[in-house]
Amino acid sequence: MSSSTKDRILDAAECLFAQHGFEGTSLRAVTSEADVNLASVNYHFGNKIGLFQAIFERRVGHINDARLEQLDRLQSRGLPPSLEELLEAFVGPALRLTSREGEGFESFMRLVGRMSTVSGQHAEVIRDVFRDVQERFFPAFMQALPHLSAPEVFWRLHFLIGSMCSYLADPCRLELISQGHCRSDDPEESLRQLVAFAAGALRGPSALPHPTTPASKESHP
Amino acid sequence: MSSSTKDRILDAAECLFAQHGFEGTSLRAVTSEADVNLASVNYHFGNKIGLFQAIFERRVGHINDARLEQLDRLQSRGLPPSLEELLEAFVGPALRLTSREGEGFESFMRLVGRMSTVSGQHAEVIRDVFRDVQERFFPAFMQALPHLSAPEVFWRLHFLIGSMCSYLADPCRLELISQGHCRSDDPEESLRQLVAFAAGALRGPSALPHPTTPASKESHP
DNA sequence: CATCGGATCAAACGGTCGTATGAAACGGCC
DNA sequence: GGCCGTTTCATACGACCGTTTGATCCGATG
Repeated sequence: MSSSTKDRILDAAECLFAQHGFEGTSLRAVTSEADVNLASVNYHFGNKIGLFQAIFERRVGHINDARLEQLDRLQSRGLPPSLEELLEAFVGPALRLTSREGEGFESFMRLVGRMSTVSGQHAEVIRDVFRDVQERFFPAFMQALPHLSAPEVFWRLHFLIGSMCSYLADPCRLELISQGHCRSDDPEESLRQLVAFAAGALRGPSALPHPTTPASKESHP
Repeated sequence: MSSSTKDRILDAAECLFAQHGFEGTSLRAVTSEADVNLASVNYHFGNKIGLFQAIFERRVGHINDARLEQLDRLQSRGLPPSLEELLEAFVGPALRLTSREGEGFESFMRLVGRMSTVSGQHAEVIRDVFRDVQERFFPAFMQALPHLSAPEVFWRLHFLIGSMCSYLADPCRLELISQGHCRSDDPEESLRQLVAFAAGALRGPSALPHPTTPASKESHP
């Protein structure tokens, strides 16, 4: 047997969840793809959402560790990290592990991207799992972007995560809509494009020169 | 009767699809919410995916018309439109109609954002529906960004759409992760932040000085 | 060998799903 | 009133859903 039942279920499930979504994937499809008995899912993971959670627990450590390790390395030097270095540490592992760890990780990242737009309990699972990364990176970005206020940094990081997740959700879509102008099979090229995009986005001037009273005007012109 | 059966189904469906996704929403939930008979869906829309398509056909005309009309106005002047003007015309209607046309449109935009990360036939429905807008805006962006190659403009517009859709999918998430630092109830503020983000992102320097050949074949300083 | 606990199995449970059907209600028109 | 096309209705169909059950396998332990 090449791998354990548990792992085969996880592999099949993360692939199918990424393709068809959580509700769009039946446990029968998972166990059939994994070539295990239907009841194994409930035996090993309790229920369907337990399986969903286990998928994240298996993968998310690697990517978060890689991010934080890279951030540690940057911060252990004397001078504060540059914006590009921070971006590399934040989005690099997400894009690179995709190709280094085999197609399993690719499916997982597609799943992350896909689940980034849902709400409800699935969204909470994901938010919880990335919370500590966010809390470590946010102050670092704040320091690297002294021209932006805290809310503005939040806004832009939020948009940045949206860009990244949209790309992760389906890297091939760019090839489609660009009618072949863009290739998406090279993670280094993707990373370069995303970092360039994000660096410009974060470095751009503040949207409000003087963020005074938020509710100043009530008039309708 | 306040509105037709057809419209009541569409209203309920776009709200529920936005909340729970396509597979996560049953036709029984839709017809129950709309207070109509279950069989009405199949009578008026053929089947479930026909209903999905009808949701888009009802709304997407408004937003695309608003975008193209704004683009026409910009292009009918003598000088070519600025980057900020283009961005306003592209993302403005998507964000603004949300609040002007009532909560129906807000649900619809959430649905668009949510569906932006799926693949399969639903994705095709959405791509088809936004294709002409893309084909009108892309050359305009190309002209406004002479420092970028065509593939790079594709990359960045793709990332930009990801940012926008991520925001549309759940405007409240930003409030959550920023722990109240950011408000998401003012579409004008959101638009300002998104345009500032996107303008910086698109104006940023090219990622590759010579992006024509992907491999290291041809070096040309 | 016997035993025992974890792992796997086929089979079934009660529900819910999307869809189909045929009858009833409705409204304009002769 | 009588007719007819459109819309609404209650109901049913077969399929599939997530979950549970109890029997069976199997390797480690004594």
